[in-house]
Amino acid sequence: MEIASVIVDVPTKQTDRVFDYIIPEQWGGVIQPGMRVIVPFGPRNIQGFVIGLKAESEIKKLREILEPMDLEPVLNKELLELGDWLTDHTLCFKIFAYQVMLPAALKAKYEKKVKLAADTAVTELPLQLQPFFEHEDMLDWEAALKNGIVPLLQKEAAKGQLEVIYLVKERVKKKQQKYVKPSMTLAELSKEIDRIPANAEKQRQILRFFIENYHEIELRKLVSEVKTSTSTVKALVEKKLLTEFEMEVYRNPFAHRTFERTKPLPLTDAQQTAIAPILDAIERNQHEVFLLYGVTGSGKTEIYLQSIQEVIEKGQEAIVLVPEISLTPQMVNRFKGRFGDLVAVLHSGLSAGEKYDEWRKIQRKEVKVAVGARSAIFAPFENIGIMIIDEEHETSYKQEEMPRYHARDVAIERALNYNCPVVLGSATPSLESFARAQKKVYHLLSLPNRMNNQSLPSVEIIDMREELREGNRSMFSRKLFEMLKDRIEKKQQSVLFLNKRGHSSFVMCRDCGYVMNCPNCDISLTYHRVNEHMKCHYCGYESYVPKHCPECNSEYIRYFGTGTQKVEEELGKILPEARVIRMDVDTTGKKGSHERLLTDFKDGKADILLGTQMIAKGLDFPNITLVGVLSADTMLHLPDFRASEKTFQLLTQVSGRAGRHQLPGEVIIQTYTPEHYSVVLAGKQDYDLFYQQEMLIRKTRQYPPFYYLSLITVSHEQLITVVSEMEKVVKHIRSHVSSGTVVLGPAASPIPRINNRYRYQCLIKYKREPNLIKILKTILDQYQKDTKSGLQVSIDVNPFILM
DNA sequence: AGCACGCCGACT
DNA sequence: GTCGGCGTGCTC
Repeated sequence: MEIASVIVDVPTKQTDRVFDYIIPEQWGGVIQPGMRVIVPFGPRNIQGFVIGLKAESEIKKLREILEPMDLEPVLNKELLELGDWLTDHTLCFKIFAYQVMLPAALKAKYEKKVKLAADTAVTELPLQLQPFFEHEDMLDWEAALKNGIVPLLQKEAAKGQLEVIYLVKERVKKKQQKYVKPSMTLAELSKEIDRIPANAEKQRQILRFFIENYHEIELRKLVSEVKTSTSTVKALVEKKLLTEFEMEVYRNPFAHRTFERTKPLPLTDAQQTAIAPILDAIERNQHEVFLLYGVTGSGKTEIYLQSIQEVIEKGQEAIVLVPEISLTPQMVNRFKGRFGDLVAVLHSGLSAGEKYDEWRKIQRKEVKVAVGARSAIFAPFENIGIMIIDEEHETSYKQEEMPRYHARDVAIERALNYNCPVVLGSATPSLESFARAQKKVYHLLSLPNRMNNQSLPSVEIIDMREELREGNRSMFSRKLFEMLKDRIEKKQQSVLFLNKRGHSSFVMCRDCGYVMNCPNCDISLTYHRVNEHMKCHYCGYESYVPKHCPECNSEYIRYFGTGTQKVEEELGKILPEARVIRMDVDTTGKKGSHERLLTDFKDGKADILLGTQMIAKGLDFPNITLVGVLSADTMLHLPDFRASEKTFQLLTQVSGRAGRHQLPGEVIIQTYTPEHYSVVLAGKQDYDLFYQQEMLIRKTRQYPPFYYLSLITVSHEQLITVVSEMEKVVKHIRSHVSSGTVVLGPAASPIPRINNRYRYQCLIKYKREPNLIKILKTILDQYQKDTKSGLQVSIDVNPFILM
């Protein structure tokens, strides 16, 4: 008897283990590890992953697998093992580890229905129920709830007239398209054409078409080509002259675009030096992590492209990760342009179906290169030759939900398996990576100069306090205003960057300073202009903007925070002749609008591009000669030990947008803290000095890269319970870790309450703590097992956000 | 997560 | 005496 070990799709501690099922005779030899199956679980049917096969089980009363959901495994052996690794290292449920590796379309959808029993007629049911089963023998549970007939249904179910069934469905179907082909040889077809009645001219035309083009064709195409209708084609199908059939086709998100093919560019001496060790590692199948540290515009992408070229020529595959926000058409073009159809692109802009199709191309090995955001690191290749992570320092590579993995760690883990190199590229490497490069853990490759030796843009830092002192209350310094005007006259383009993170618009009373907070969470509500609403980002609470301040009844209550809209309005006032394109969540919401706005700007349809984070990256137009940062320090004061690093990185990235071609670029950075080293050094584009300064601070404050971090957060409705339980946790940890380890807490979270649950946390800083995962696991086991305490514990190993 | 089983209060 | 509240524990 064959038995399958299954991980079921129920994300709880109690079910986070293997369940054994009998493989029914009919599926013997078909069901393999890595396949999804439908299994009975208690009273319902759910999805599960087969992770292994065995001959016997200790469990007596085994049930049978109902059916496989796949014809071939969706997770190969390597990915199944990677799932174990993910579970161990991020302390997540197994089911989450497997699900994160697959496109969302493969996540099951569950439906509960009520079905008329086989031997029961509709008329046997109570009159009240009969209408619901007149046309169909199934009824959605949802519909039953809405109509309030659940008790009645249950009564009938008990009698055996009705049964409750549980369906497991795919989220997205493979896209099928209708095709037509001749069902006989060319010669036979030519004969048949004469037998077509004289009045059936269209049918004859269709046959003539097939005689000239003797091959299958998409039905829709045929109809438009011959200018006929589907019914005419149907007639021929009925006469058995043609055959209609369905074929799986891929949705092609790039169908409307052509990609200009590019050839490898000649490398500069610096690039040559940098690429040599990578090519060498590819050649020798050697696992090595490279940190490609190259200033903006130094030609990192060409190094990626030529390394991939080498990998493809070796018959291997490549994964390229790019941050979601810079996964722009420009970026995609560079890969598609070089490798054409060998590239699959996975990003959030695609529909679930499109993403699934791109994933299928990878699974079927029809492509050699996968380009995508974080989760593309799980691309199901089986012969990986290189993994590249561009903009390595980006925080979006860390997932903040379960499984809380970092794409860089996954890349390195997979690379060990394939004996292949990993390339981390950045103009402003994360301190962690640069420190590892200094310690020779990573192999450092530098590109210190821009291509063609263009000079880096000149940067000027403007002290906005000074502006205010001299009576300028606008958000534009006089210098920036002058320069914007100058660029418009010269017909050159400018980019204005607004750093909104951590500074979202909130409502405040100008008289008493009252700020609108969420009643469930200790955080201010965010103003949404679209529906004139206030919304809590954590629990979804919504409220209207009050006309009068609830505290002092003043009517001077209004929203604060400089949004892009406000900047746009102000620009309209001071520079009415300027043509402005605004890019933010509001204007880029619709599919393709992001691309359209950028094309418009590229084509010179605007003088100024105004936007948030999303314009900080990948923008590379020749006519941009001015970049203005409206307020450099908005995120400098966040309660985050990486605040300086993030500020430095952002300012450096933004500055890099100017003067990348013939025209020299200038950058204006407006700030209220011009003396802060991250602002000053970003102005000088001096990464090395910044690194040294920041490392000193990290060392004294015992933060990464000198220490590793783990964060435990406990939440409960009762404040006392959280504090006392957290104290127990802290005590437990303190007694189990080594003396060099620092355990901070219990302390209230930076957001002390979310959704009426109080949150306390404990931060563990350690250099070497081989048993920490085990210790953390016991804590999770203890708390997740008993659900009745109402305590929630979450653990983030190597957190990026300490909230 | 669902769902069933099971033990206590307010109704016919 | 029964219906139904949700506390507890199980799902191969």
